Amino acid sequence: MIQVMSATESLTAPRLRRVPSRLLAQAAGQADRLISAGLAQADAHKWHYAALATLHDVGSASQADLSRRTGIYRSDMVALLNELEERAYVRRSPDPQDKRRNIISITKRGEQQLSKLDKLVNALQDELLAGLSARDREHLVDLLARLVASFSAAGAGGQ
Amino acid sequence: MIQVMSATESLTAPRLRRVPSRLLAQAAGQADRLISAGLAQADAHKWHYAALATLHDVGSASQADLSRRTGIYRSDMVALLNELEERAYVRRSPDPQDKRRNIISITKRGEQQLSKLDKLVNALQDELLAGLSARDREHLVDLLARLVASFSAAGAGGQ
DNA sequence: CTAGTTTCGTTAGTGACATAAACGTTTATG
DNA sequence: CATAAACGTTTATGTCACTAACGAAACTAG
Repeated sequence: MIQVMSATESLTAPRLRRVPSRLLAQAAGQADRLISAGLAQADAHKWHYAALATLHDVGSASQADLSRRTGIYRSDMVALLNELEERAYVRRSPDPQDKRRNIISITKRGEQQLSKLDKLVNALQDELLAGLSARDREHLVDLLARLVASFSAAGAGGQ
Repeated sequence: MIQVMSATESLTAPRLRRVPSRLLAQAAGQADRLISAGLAQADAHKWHYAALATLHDVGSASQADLSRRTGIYRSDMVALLNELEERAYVRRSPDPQDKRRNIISITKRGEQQLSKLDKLVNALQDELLAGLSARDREHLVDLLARLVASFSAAGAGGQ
């Protein structure tokens, strides 16, 4: 999934043109490229944003906690937090109650960066959805949220 | 993009929960896993379906043509067609008009497999969208199609 | 006709990402 | 107290989208 090369999209076989999973893949790909490129110009990644936003909303959390909340794997969280710590956006301190845990908290600089990223991400979402009216955007978000929710509820959901 | 692990999705920071690009990534990931798993049980891949469907709709095409129409890279088309040829779903014959080209055409067996995959893919899409009403499904597809279209029209489009 | 550019099929490789495996440490649980 | 589970971490795997390069053939221009 994720294909660009879409200048020639009009040649797509009609049978494929409205397949939901295909449309989702295409849209997600475009979105990802757009957001990633935009965030790169602020020396950031989507994960940086996800982690900082989560930390802001929650206050502080262990790495495993953050992992669950953001959907970023425990294994990748290590490197991500290294980067954020390097830039002094977060602090890692050992949890006195549980010596296995690190307590991750967001710093002042991290908050600043977050509000910068917040604006940037919002602008990028606007750019992404530029072709849709405000009402349509809301509707789309709504449908997607319901799709995601219904899906994790039923089926192969996360056991 | 593409994260599972979503049993814990309810823990997601509210700020992230309705970010369009994130929802798209999640939905696309779920869709991809579902479709891939389903097609795997028929010894197939999404590309197999895309290629066969395109061939059926177009009749026959060169590899480069197929590549443009499906969005599968020229480089990857080689292996894909090897697989399809192995299973006798398609035929590769040299183009007498242009010795660089292969003319790819779908075989009887390919057509049979296609209609099998067609049913399977449709069923899988239904499963994917199980949480949405018929009207909502249509609406979602519509919005996604418009999003994809508007996006390739504007911005960093093809070339 | 010749020289340069483009297209075709093909091979090989890169980089990002999701995900698994395994490990030592520490904390719960039976 | 023994066994299981959770934590942070390192290392590895497989899948994709995507690039680079190549020889062969085909257009395009001078």
